Amino acid sequence: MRNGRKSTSTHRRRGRPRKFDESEILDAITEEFWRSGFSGTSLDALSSATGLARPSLYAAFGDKEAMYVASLQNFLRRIQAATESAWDPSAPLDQALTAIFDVLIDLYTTRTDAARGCLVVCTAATEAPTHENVERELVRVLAHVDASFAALLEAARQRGELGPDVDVDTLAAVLAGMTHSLAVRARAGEGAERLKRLAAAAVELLGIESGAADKA
Amino acid sequence: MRNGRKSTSTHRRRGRPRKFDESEILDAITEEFWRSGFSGTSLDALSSATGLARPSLYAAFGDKEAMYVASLQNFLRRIQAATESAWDPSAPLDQALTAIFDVLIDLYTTRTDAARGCLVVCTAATEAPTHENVERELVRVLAHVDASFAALLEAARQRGELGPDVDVDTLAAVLAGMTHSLAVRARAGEGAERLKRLAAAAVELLGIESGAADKA
DNA sequence: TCATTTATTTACCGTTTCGCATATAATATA
DNA sequence: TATATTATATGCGAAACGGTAAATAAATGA
Repeated sequence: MRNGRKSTSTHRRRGRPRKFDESEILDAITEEFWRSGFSGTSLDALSSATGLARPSLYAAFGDKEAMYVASLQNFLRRIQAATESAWDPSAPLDQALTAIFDVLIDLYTTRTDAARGCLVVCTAATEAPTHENVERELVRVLAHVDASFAALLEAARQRGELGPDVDVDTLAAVLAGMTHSLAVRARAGEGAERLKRLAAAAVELLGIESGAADKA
Repeated sequence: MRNGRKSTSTHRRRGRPRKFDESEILDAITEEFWRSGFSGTSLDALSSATGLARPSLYAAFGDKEAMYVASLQNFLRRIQAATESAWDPSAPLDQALTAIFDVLIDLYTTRTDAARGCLVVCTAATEAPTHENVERELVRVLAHVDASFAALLEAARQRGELGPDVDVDTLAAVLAGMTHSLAVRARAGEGAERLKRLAAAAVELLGIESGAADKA
C-alpha cells in the first residue's frame, strides 16, 4: 500500500501509466484467496488470475502477505457495501437482522467459480496462529462485526423493542456467531435456502420479535 | 491407511519392527496441522515434529492429504473422548450443554504451542473448495455434530424439558453453530472465560432452562 | 546360516515457490 | 529532443516443495 495517490485527474502522473485498475486487480486477488486461502494460493496463481506479472503485483501491493491483508480489508468493504441498506437501525429489529443474514448468505453461497463462505472466517482463521498481521486483521474484523450488531441492538433497545435488561453485547456476540457458523456451513456446501431458514429460526429462538420485548 | 494390522500381540509381525507408536505420531501430526493448516504445513515440518523421516510417514499414512484427513478423524475422536462424559442424555439439558461447551472451549483455548480453535472448523474449511476428500470429511463432521446435539435435545424433549413443538433439528443446528463460532473466536485469541460466559448466555437466550419448557 | 520381510536412512528428482535484478517501454517535463 | 520517472516484461536464482529410489538395518522363518 505504498501507493497513496488518488487519480487526481487534472494532471496525469509522471511516468509510464498503469494499464490496470488497482481495485479490479484487488478484486481478482481477493477471489483467488477466497477460494484457496493464503497458503494455498501461489503468486503464479495470482499472476494468471490478474493477467499481471509478479513484479507488477509486487510493485502495486507489496509481498504476498500484504496482498492477502489487503484482500481481507477489501472483503470487509464489500460486505459493508452489500449490507449497507439492510443494516438499517431504524427498521424493526427482526426484519433488519433477517435482511442482513440474507445478504450475507447470498454472498457466502453465490459462487464465482467455487469461492464459498467468508474469506475472513474461513481462511484468515487458518493463518492467524502463524501470521501476526493476519491475526490482527481477523481480530479487528470480528470485533467490528460484534460492534455492528451491538449498535443495531442498542438502537432497537432504545425504541423499546428489547427489554432494558437485555445484555446487548452478549446478544450481539451470539448473532455475530451465527454469521461465523453460516460462513462455515456455506463453505461446506450447505445451500442458501437452508441457511436462510436457519438464520430466521435463530432470530426467533433468541426471542427477537416484531412487536415489543417479551423476555423476562 | 494401507495398514490395517492391529497389533494382535500373540506373534510379532514379520519384518523389522516399527520403532514408533502410530497413534502418538498421528497426534504429533495433528498438532502440526492444527497450528498451521494443511497448505501451511510442509512434510519437513511433519518430519521434524514427529522425528520420522518422510518415507516413514509416507509408508505409515500415505501422502500429505491422507495424513491430513487422518488428522481430522483423529481430532474428531479426541473431541468425542473429551466430551463423552459431558454428553449425557439423561442430565438436565442446560447442564449437559454447558458441560459440553466448557470442554470444547478448554480444548479450543488450551494451547500446545499455539494451536487454538478447532482443526476442522478453522483449517479444513479453508481447503474444502480445493480438496474433495477434505470437503467430504468436513461435511461429515458438521453433520455429526448437528446430529449429536439433536439427539441430546430429543432426549430432553421426551422428558418434557422442551416443548413438544420445538424444532429439534433447527435448535440443534443453532447450538452446533455456537461451537463453530467458539472455534473461530478461540483462534482469534479470545479467552476461555469470555467464551464460556458467551456459551452459557446463548443457552439461556435460546430459552433452555433447568425446569420444564417455557417457550410458546 | 541364509533367505524373506518390513522399517529406516540417505540421497536424490523434478517442480514449484517467493522474490528480485535487469532490460525495455511509455509517459511527463525541461 | 533529451532526461527523468514510472510501469511492464523477461528471466534468473536459491530455497523449499512433495514424493520416491536405492541402500541399509532389524526382525522372522526355514
